Amino acid sequence: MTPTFHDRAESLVQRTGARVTRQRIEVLAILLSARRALTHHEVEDRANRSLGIDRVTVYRVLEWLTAHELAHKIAGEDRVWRFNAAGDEGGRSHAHAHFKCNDCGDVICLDEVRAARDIRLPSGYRSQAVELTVKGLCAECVPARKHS
Amino acid sequence: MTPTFHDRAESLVQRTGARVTRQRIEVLAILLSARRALTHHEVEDRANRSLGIDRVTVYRVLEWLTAHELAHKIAGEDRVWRFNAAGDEGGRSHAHAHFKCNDCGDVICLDEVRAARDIRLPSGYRSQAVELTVKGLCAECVPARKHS
DNA sequence: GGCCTTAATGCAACAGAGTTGCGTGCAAGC
DNA sequence: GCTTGCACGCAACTCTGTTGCATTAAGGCC
Ligand SMILES: [Mn+2]
Ligand SMILES: [Mn+2]
Ligand SMILES: [Zn+2]
Ligand SMILES: [Zn+2]
Repeated sequence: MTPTFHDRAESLVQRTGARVTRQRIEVLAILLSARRALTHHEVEDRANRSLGIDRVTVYRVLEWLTAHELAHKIAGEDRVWRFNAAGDEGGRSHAHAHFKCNDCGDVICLDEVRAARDIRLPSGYRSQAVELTVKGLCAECVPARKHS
Repeated sequence: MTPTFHDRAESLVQRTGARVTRQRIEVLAILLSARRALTHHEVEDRANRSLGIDRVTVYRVLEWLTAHELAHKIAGEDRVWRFNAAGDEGGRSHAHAHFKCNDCGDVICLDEVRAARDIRLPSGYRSQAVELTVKGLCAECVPARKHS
């Protein structure tokens, strides 16, 4: 939400060649400023409170950002999409792994971890992408062990 | 749905020590007879049409089967759970990978494929499970290439 | 077999995430 | 500035799954 994120967002939206709207800039800035993947609800909270952006618009903008590879979305077990601004990898396919905390639900990208691509499939099957998700406890949710 | 599946289902339910109900047997038999993971809707269709089992009961039975490790469930991108009878691996943790067809949505277990467990996480993070999903096209959905 | 206890079922109402339809507004091209 | 059509806002909707509660039936006991 600092000017920096807003400016980066604006230039990224401009680069697509499509319409540069306040809503697209703002939602992308929110994603850029987050260090973890945000649910629609979290984005809406911030976008609606500060700028009155409608929840349906948030859904549509998130989808638009994903389609234009300015963001990517992650399916969770809680049946909620989480969105992350695309990293500096630019538009390249979303090939990295993810971590999801079993306690607080936070999701982060493990940008350096890639899934093996050479997986044996039944005959006739064709692989297009491999998704790897590590589940566990994030640093905040790991119980303290200092005095145990 | 053949007697064999029904009988196997009945003995598996009995083995848990909990109540052996028609609904539990029938739903498990349906899962056992399927070669791919079934959505709640698919199970309900078969269970409701043939035996009039209520949809809420189907939800509860599927959850119960999962809790007792007679089935396991897979989260999909379409916000729909898919259920599979647990393989002969018995109650052992659901450690294998899955394949999901991007075209028809079918999900199958890749029983022999396991995800690497030694993944580097940010400091303080703890891993509890690793999920691996291959996406692509199943044999039925791969476009025919014979005459190309 | 019949009785009792309690877990499981059936039904209706509810909840949350996401979608659709349509009238209005505003970005961008001229 | 004026026009055009994409995007927005709002309301109504769909779909998957959940909860509350009265009723049924599994299984232990005699
Ligand atoms: Mn990611
Ligand atoms: Mn499986
Ligand atoms: Zn956490
Ligand atoms: Zn397929």
